[in-house]
Amino acid sequence: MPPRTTITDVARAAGVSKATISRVLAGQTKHMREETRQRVLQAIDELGYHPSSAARSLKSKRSFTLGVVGYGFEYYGPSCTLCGIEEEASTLGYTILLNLIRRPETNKVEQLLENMLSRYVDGIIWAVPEIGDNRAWVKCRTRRLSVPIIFLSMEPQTDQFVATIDNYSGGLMATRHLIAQGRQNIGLITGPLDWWEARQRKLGWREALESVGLPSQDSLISEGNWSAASGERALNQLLARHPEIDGVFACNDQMALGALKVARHLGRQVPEDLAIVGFDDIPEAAYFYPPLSTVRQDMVELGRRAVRGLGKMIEANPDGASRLPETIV
Amino acid sequence: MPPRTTITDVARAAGVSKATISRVLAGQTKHMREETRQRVLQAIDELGYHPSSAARSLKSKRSFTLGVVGYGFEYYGPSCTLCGIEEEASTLGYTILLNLIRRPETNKVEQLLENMLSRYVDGIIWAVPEIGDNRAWVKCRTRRLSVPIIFLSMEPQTDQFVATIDNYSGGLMATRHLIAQGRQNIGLITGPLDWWEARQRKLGWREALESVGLPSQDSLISEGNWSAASGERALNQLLARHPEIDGVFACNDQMALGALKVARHLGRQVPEDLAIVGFDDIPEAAYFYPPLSTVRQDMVELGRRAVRGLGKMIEANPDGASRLPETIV
DNA sequence: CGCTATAATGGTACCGGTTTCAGAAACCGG
DNA sequence: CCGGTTTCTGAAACCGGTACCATTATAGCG
Repeated sequence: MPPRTTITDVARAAGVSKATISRVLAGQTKHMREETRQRVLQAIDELGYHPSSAARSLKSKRSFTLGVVGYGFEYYGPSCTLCGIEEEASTLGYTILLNLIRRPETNKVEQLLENMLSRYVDGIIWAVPEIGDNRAWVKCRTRRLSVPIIFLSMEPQTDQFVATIDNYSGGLMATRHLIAQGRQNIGLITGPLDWWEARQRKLGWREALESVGLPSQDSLISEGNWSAASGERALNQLLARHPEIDGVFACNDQMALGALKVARHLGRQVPEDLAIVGFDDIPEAAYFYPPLSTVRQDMVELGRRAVRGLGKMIEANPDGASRLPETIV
Repeated sequence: MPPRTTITDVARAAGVSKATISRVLAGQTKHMREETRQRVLQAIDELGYHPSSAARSLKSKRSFTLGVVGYGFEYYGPSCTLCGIEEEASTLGYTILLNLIRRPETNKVEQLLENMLSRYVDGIIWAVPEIGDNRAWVKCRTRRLSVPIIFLSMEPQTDQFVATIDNYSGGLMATRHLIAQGRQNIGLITGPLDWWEARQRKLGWREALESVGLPSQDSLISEGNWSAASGERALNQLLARHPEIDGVFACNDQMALGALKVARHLGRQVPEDLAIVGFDDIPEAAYFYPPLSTVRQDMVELGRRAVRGLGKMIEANPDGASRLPETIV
């Protein structure tokens, strides 16, 4: 295994200087004879040369790498988002550096950030649900951060970029769908309420009900943890409290699936006796029994949007640290 | 935003040379006065210094980064594998560089590999299903590759490292489960047969049937594409050809879900009239109606195992390109 | 035709680490 | 008290690019 071909090898082969090679690589066509350019390109090709991005980022403080910090990627929604992120990043010429967090409440956050920064990531996508105070950490670390960072699915704040689907409207739509069917007592199976997304969907539910004068007290709400099992528990609880419930909005499709099971067991016809609406539109939803109504979420597009936003922020301030020497004495 | 703290800053602060700092960073305790070491550590801490891994990889040709090339990460199995990969990589001190392929039959493979190599990845995990001839590409590019590479879920070959779950045994188990229930006519809803994994599961199905003398001709097989919709089509087709079928092995849970729907529509009782077994054990399987029997696959552990294997290969040949100067004239 | 504006290219310092080599300091037995 | 080790530490080259500045060739123009 021969040592890497370097820019110097190419320079020698083409009979020009390193500087010229570098210019060709940078795509300069100005200030360069076309013939020279061709010669260099040919040498590059013949030698199978590919520049070392380590050397490149060392000097230029850019790596064409985006750091992604994520959570829950074994689930459908986040996975789709990741795919969207990677897709858009790839078309924009970036590669993804991935860091997964397994317990969002812990903060090995600091380490993570340092790891990404030491690798000169050009930007960071923070795709961890805002739970408890973990936002504070990032925020504080972030303030003096030299790279742009974009948060996914968090409560927007003035000085931070956030990309999110419209959970509030989603909740609104889901609930209105039930109302339109003439349901009078509509329960809510919410996600963990320390997730901002769950709180937003809940708000949508409440708003939809209040605006038409239907009941929306807290006893109509049961909190799950996104899993089918928790959806099962939640609906059991709700029906025990309010046997009159004739409609339920489950804040994701898995919990809705759990709810469907309860309905079957209790012999309630869906949707005649009890209508259930989910959220996310996982591909399996249409095959549940009975088939599930759900609110479609384009999680892939969310990922793409986040990257596009981040790309703009990066371009806006292209040269990371290199700036006028401030001549501080 | 002040420029990064560099090793030189630390050296100045601690009143020693860069070399000494580097030694402390490398964890040398020999050949170093404990007092000096402490002084350096303190300076590092006070300045909040973190070494630049770009500079590091430039010199050392290592990056503590693993390249992962993947496909289909919006689905459950691959997602879990990715989580396993990241988890183990993280405990071993590596970070993941992610590249997703959207169409496994195309080969922008070359670009991908070059991208990863130019970033000095220490190893590569190839998690793209072996479809058609795309293996040949990687193989050929890989032969003279300077970094170890491990393939996921591919047909093992003598000179290549492969990590995979035992699809054959899985297929065997699933089918035997049906046989044990006294089923006499067992169909197969297979995945795309250009996937090695699908072929293996199919082999397991056939072997199980042949070993007890049950029919296993090709007309008992219908090919899906892993989706619930395709499972639906497949079972319709099978039952049209063989109304006597009383058991079906669907090669993943989504296709099994599609099959469940068909059974319901045709009024066949599951599992009395028609038993269905899936594969993967996605978390929702237990909530399907009727609940699905399935073969559990530990995809997370698969990812972990792959990384552990890769780690060993890396350690076995720690210094990538740096070796005795061969004094070739 | 001489002189400047401009194009094309080369020389080289630098990014921030690691590592080799060599020198200084400390130690030790005779 | 001295030569020889053994420890500890520093100087400097190097990794492979980028980019500034210098230099030379070419062109334009009065």
